[in-house]
Amino acid sequence: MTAPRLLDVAAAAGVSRATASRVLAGTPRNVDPDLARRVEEAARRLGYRTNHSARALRTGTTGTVGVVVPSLANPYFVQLADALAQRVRAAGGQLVVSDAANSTAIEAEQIETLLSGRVDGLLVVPVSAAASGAAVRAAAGRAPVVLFDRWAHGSGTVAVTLDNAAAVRLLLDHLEGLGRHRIALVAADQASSSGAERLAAFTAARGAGAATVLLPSFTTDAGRTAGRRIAERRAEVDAVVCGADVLAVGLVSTLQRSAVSVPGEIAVTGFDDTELLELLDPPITSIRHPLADMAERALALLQGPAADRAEEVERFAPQLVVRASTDADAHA
Amino acid sequence: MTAPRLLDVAAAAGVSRATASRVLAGTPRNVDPDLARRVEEAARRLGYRTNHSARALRTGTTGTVGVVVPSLANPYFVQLADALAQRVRAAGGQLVVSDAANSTAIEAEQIETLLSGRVDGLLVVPVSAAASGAAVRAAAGRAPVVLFDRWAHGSGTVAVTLDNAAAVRLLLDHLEGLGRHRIALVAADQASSSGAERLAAFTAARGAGAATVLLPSFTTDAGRTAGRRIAERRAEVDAVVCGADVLAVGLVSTLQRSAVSVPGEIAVTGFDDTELLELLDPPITSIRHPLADMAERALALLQGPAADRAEEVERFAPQLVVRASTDADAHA
DNA sequence: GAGCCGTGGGAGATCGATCTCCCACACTCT
DNA sequence: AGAGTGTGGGAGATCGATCTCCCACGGCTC
Repeated sequence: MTAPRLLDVAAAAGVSRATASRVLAGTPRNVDPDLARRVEEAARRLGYRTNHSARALRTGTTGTVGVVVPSLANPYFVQLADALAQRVRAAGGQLVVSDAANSTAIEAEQIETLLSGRVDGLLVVPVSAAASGAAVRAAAGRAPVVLFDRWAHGSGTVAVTLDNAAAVRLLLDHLEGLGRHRIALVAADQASSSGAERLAAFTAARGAGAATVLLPSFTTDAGRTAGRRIAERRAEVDAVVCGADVLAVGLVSTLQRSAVSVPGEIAVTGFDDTELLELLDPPITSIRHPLADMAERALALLQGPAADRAEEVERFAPQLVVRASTDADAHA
Repeated sequence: MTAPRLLDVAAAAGVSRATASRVLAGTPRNVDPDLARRVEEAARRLGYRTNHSARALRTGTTGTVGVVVPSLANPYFVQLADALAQRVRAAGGQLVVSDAANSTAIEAEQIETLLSGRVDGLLVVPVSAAASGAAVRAAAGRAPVVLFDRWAHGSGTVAVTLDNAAAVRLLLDHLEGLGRHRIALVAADQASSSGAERLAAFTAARGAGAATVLLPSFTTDAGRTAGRRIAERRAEVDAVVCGADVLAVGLVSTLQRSAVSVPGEIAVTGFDDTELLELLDPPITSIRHPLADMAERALALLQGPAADRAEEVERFAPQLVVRASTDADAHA
């Protein structure tokens, strides 16, 4: 009933543990093809699986990459984790996803757990630009760590992110090109670098007096709150830029409830290009992150030399996806 | 630069490895309080963390529970994973979540990976009632496995699920109590036990000739397709029961696009009580799973004797959550 | 045919923690 | 005082794999 060990396989194949290991672990050393076949055969027959702990202990490597995201309740982070999982899997590894439940305390705990020898490297989407840095810095001293999608102050490590400022400019240019000039921003989660950067870019482009609605978190509920405020000010606004898709969805549904036409009276844009956007009528214009490229780069940094991981922010170019919430003639 | 080992802590504290281990691992054996303090102190000063692989190898236990869900893109499974994570964490363990991307092949691979000594026990929400059984059975021979939310044929292990038939009856009774009698079902993913049970219960209650729309998968896109079909038949239908929230959301948004009033003309119910439901106007009536209780029971089974894990299905009572999509007077 | 070299198999050390003994010491009881 | 008992520390074995040698063997050269 106990699981078969390498020793058992070796005995069954009539070889030593060393030979069995060479065959099964794929060590780059020649083994007699006949012996190899016998080992493979024995392993299959006994249902042998390498003991992960033993291998990890001996080799000091786990073949696993971890990622800590702020919250899986936000579909954008699910999408992000998925992009990473695909790349990791393609490289023959395994991705472990941890949810920080939007709490820096839980985030620190998850980082700690993953780092006690469970992963070879760690990606972190920090909950907070200010408060996540310490835990990340501590982690980065013990294993390769790369920040993803967001950065954190004092993290001591590199971040692979979107160029949020460019994204905001893309949206504003698009809206202005459509003749919308009374643009408001619905921003959330300024504690995160992405939230803060989007707000900063908007303010930089539109002036400090520009209309903004600030919300604590990236949730659809926050989006509904924003919707009510915008509906009250409908006369002053002809477009709303939302800092996240989940906000946009809540906002649009609330606006429609208040009989505000979208995009007729107010155009709306989202951010992150999640599947949620297709849910409503009209579908919502948004910003697509080049997640595949970002994932590839982040994993390369993780495996590369530590010197490349100095604290620094790499920004990837966003892509505008136009849908009917801004341009009624746009095709889905 | 290399991580401190227990040996280093012991040396720094002037004790043997055994004593250091007793202090740090919390072995139930008395240690001189003074020595204990010195060990704690040394561990803190050196930044010592137990090497997870070494401990797992020696003790044969990892403190980790795994769960494989069909897809994190469905918010219900995120919610489910979250309920499990809370219970596991409360018990001092860690939950690892794997996404099967709705593929039985990837599901089998994820089960395999987690089981090679990475987890003490495994929960599986099987992708398919027919095709997932084999992989689960194989897994169940090697470690404690419990199915969650869905069962699978020939899995050889116990399943902790919702009483889907009771849930469908709750919905039908509710609708009929409101005077709705021309009820259609939008069912998806009959390959899963939950999809199949919901369809079967509906057919049992309403007769084989009852109106049904069958869809391949639990997605909002499928919900939109269903919406178009229902809109065409609007004259024959005054209520629609959806087999999942994601379907209901897509359906309602499509119906509204076709100027069908909800619930005026057609009442709609969802299934799973996810946050999505609050997104639309009207919010959607749904079925709430007792996830906390189910999680507790599943984890107890995982830790309990293997004998309790004979192939069998345990069903938990659903709860009806009435919202405005069926009863316009209902409060949110 | 003796020495060399290349090839491939095996014995034993090793990774870092925990567990199983055994032993020293102090204390109690007769 | 000597034996018995209990407490707590330490040396060494152990978990299961991989890695580092070393060695045997066969073929080759001169």
